[in-house]
Amino acid sequence: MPKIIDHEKRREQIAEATWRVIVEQGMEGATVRGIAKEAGLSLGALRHYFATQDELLMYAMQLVKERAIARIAEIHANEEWAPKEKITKIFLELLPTNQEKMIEMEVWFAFTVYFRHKKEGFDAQHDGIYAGVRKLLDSADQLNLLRKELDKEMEAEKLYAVIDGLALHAYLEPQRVNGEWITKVLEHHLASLFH
Amino acid sequence: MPKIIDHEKRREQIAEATWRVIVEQGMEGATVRGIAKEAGLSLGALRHYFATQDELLMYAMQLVKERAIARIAEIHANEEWAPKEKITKIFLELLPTNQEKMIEMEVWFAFTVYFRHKKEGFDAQHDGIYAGVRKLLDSADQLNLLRKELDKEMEAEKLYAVIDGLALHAYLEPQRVNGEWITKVLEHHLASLFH
DNA sequence: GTTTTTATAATACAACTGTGCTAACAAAAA
DNA sequence: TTTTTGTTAGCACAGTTGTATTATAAAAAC
Repeated sequence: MPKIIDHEKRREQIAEATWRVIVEQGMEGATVRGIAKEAGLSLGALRHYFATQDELLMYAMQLVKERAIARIAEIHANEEWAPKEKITKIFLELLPTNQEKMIEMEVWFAFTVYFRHKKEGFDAQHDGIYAGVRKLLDSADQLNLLRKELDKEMEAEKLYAVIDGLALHAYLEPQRVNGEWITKVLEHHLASLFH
Repeated sequence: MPKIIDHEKRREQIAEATWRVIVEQGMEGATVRGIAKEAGLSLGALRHYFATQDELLMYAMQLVKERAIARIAEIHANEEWAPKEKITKIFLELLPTNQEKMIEMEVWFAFTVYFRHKKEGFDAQHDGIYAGVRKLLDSADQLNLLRKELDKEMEAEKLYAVIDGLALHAYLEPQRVNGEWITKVLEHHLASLFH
């Protein structure tokens, strides 16, 4: 064999190159040739790690999701924060408050719109986020952190909407809706739920 | 001359055919040939009304915006409603509560992601919506409809986020987040602002 | 050193893209 | 009827796409 290559690591490098192409040129630039060039590989080399373009894009999208889940799990596992603080941090993790998350969101958006008409039942990926928000709000209630008069189903939906609405606006108007501002807005909203 | 054709009307028909193609196949299906077929025209005929694909797509996107603005202006001009009622109706008009608006949102999303890396300063289109929300909230305040302790800048941003967050979730999870539900959620939120 | 196996590179090909061009067509005007 | 002109259809062309195929290089195994 030639230089032994860690296949999984190489696939992640290619996926990250795919992200960069999408951020800079959009989905139209995410051709196998464009991605290969960004990754510094030839067409044949790229094809050695991903048999088809579809497989590559699916992998690149899945990796976005895994990275985000891993970050949230890390916060969840940390025991040094008070419950209210930890819950706040998790919700804030869903907002694009830094460049890394901004890139992930941009890529996630592009993939979502792209795969919507290509894979059936693809958007089933998002049910999980609402369920997570609902669960976290429930756990906050069990810890007696929430104001009692709240309609929990309604507030879960509103909180979920505020989070993704802020994310969408950060995507559309990054100069006005920046990281500090959306942090402040979300914290203000959470303060209206806690007592 | 042959049968005189109303060019502007024909262009609108073609734009609507473009919408249908995008709803069914996404931006990847919005080729000049695909649109011509959906519109029931030949390639040459299509090219007679739009010299380039870019011109066609820009026109189709602009038409989405114009239709939405026209609907809101119509509500605004109607004098039979009380101020609070009218303001509520306008905000509700921004949500995809029926099939027509659902289609417009789907198309608007596809165009937004598509043009983002093709036209500079394109997303400047959205500054207008936030400004409108802010303005409408200010007018509500001048009519003494709002609770006094509210941080108006903050609440404008939150309301704007709730609206677009709900719209996004209706796009992603149409079965769970349907028209009736998002109407209820937005009305609940507005009730928390009014007194 | 020879063989085997893996990685990379280069080329080829069929399909599809946007757009240019030209001839035919149809109906109003002369 | 003839002319004129807006309208339409069809083909051609160059460029790009995803993917298949083949050849080459290099490290490991024997």
